[in-house]
Amino acid sequence: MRPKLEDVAKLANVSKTTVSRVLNKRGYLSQETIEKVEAAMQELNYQPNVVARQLYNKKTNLIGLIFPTVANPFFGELVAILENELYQRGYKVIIGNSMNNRQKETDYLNQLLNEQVDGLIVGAHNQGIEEYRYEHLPIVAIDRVMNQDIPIIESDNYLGGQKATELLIKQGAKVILHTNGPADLDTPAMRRRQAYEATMKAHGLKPETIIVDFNISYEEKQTIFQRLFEEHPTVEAIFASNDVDAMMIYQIAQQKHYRVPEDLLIVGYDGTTLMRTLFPELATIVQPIKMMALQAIEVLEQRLNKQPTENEYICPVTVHHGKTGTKKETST
Amino acid sequence: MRPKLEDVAKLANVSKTTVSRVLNKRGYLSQETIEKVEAAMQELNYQPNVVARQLYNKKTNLIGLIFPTVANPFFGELVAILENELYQRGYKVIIGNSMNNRQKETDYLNQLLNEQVDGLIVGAHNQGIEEYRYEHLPIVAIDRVMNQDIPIIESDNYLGGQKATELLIKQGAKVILHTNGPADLDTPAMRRRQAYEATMKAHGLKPETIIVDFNISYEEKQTIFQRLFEEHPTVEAIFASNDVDAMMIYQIAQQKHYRVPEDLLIVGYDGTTLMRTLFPELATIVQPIKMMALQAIEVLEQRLNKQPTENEYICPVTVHHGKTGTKKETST
DNA sequence: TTGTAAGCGTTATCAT
DNA sequence: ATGATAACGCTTACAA
Repeated sequence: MRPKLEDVAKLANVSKTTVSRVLNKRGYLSQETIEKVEAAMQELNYQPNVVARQLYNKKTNLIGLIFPTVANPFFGELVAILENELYQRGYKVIIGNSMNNRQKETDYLNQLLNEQVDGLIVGAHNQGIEEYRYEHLPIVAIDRVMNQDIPIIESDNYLGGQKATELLIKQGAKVILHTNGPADLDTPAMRRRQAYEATMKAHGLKPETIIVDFNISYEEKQTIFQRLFEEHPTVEAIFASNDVDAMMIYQIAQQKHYRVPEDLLIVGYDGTTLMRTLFPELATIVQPIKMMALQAIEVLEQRLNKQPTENEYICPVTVHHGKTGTKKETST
Repeated sequence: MRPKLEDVAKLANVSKTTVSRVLNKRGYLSQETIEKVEAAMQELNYQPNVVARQLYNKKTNLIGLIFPTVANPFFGELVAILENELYQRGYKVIIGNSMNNRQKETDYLNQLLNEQVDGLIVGAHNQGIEEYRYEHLPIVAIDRVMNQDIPIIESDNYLGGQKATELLIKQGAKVILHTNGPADLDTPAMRRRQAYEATMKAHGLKPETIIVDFNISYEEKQTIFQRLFEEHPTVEAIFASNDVDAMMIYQIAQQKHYRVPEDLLIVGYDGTTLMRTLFPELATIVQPIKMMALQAIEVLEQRLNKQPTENEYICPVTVHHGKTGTKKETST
């Protein structure tokens, strides 16, 4: 059995209160008592029980992170930064990979809010879960609309979509496709699509968005992208809604003997450190992941302290130029 | 304020015990009481407090996962699978990205074991932390030696290293370099190096291992790989200890106008789904991530149930052939 | 079938 | 400077 406060108290011949005081360095204590108690703790190898503290304090120092899956580089990097920064602020994190499973997301939301975590950072792609009343709870969303009361952190998706599209148009492409998730999802990522379509129209071009569900396997995605080329033999450029899709398209294009960038231009979205390191040739729109993580934490702490917050925080995107997005030495 | 059991009890005109029984569907209850209590719960929107239950039950249904960083695709995929499988078994996970920080790893180990988690799956790269006595605790290690008492799950690192090296030798390469972590780390991954060196010697070739610390930034790694080419101008092939390094080497080789595979062969290690999807050309040794995850969970559950376990579980590796590792149509 | 009371391991209030 | 006691919210003997 693990020793408890009482065991230490007995061994040191003092009360539980005194041991607790030594443990938390609170109140008046004689040097003698401190040493006596510390010796007893040493001897028993005493470690305080975290759960008991959580119950009394009504605070767990745990933050829940709910995202589609850390197997995706964007969420992997985001979660890694969140964990790191939260750790420095005294929090540990519970993660839930909600992907493909709305029931799982709902379960996480409910479970974790039963005093199991102090707050929640949510970025899952599933549909709104408005049947629950999360008003004034310490939740922030990343790239995800939950409900009116929950602040949302996002990159400048509209500008990003516009920049990507303009980049391709400037290279002289006319038949430019875009991949994105189902339109009924009310995610900020949908603004990339809106920007793409608006920008195309502004240049007298016909937008065409290919729907790719987030929650399908790589194999199914491959099938969709194969078909994309078959159904659009005249395609000259593709703006993919994320870098993984962009790279998959790139691979398939090569199998089909398209030359990139001569025959086909590709621009992605996300610009994780990993992708820019592994494949710097991929032109992409870079989301400022660290800034978004820090912003999310800052806003979450405001909510935890019951301070007012904005509804929306938009972080700037940048363009990573790579040869998949540039035909010649065109300037931007 | 959140309602508690007592509030429900009062509203329903029963005792706390009865409410608890309804909640947990235990003991004898009249249908009438059940309905009365459930109505009261509904009305108050009652949700049981998880922490209070944890304290009483001395069980948190939480498993700690300590790995270098989920930003790395291998650990990202591993953690994603672990989380998913553990969730199905009724557990949630606390993750700690220990990378670069031994103090942080120690802190996680201590904190989490104070009844905060029921068990731990550890795969961090830091040095042994043997000053702690973790005997018979519900911990399992993945690809990591902790101490004699802790079971370890790993892929067949020796065979993997051997296969990678033989593959390169078969292609006719003589000057074959290997990258790996510092040798003083007692990780199973070091067996890849041992296999590489033994295989080289068995073929009368001179092994040369380049040390790359796990915990450095991509920029620093790039510098090391740049220097690798400068110091070994006659290099014909490289066996990198992971796919990210392999891809970085590939990029640098291209900048330096090596042709891959004609001038330079590259074989990596890990073979995550992500890398095989994004860059199928990369030859690599595939670790069976899912099998390792399932094995780790199975062994952890044995420890949780105080059943005996083996000390070591070795999972088979496979070769992913890609054009970075094959000069012509040589068979393997 | 239901209720009373003790206990899970801490912390804090209020005495002394 | 230290101790007795209640409280955090739940579960379970044991009683009734």
